[in-house]
Amino acid sequence: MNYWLVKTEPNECSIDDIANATQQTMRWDGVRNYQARNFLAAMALNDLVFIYHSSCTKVGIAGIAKVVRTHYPDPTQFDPESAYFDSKSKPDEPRWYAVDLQFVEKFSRVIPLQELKQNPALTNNKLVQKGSRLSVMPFSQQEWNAVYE
DNA sequence: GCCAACGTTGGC
DNA sequence: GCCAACGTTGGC
Repeated sequence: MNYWLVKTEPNECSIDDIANATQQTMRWDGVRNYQARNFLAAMALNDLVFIYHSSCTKVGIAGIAKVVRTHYPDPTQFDPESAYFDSKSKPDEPRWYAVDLQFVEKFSRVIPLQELKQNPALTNNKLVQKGSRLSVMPFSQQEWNAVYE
């Protein structure tokens, strides 16, 4: 079992959006960064994922989802209508992946970034490091537990 | 292979 | 809206 965190802008895919989706499951697509993509590809079935809300009024971790389908080619990369279209990606050689995430839990409050920064267990985590723009990152069990408590 | 220019992310 | 930090692109 691995643990992860993914960032989302809540107006695009918030924890509530996942909870209200058909079968409470959403395709997690649009990742266009190689490091983040590689982490997506490393996700295994039933891995747990913190849902982090960014670029909004309440920045922080909002809840938990789990991986119900492991990585497959992100269809938006082939769709010229999509904002995530990538003309350099070919169907027989996709560059980008998606996973499917299913709702697990919404926290009673969003755990603010400020609070996460003050948690000594997270000092070495990419999330709290200045200038880090990584949108998919691994969490160790210790880091996960430190947040979940 | 270097690196300047550019575009994007994301907190504030 | 600002701007620092970062990743990508493309000329050379």
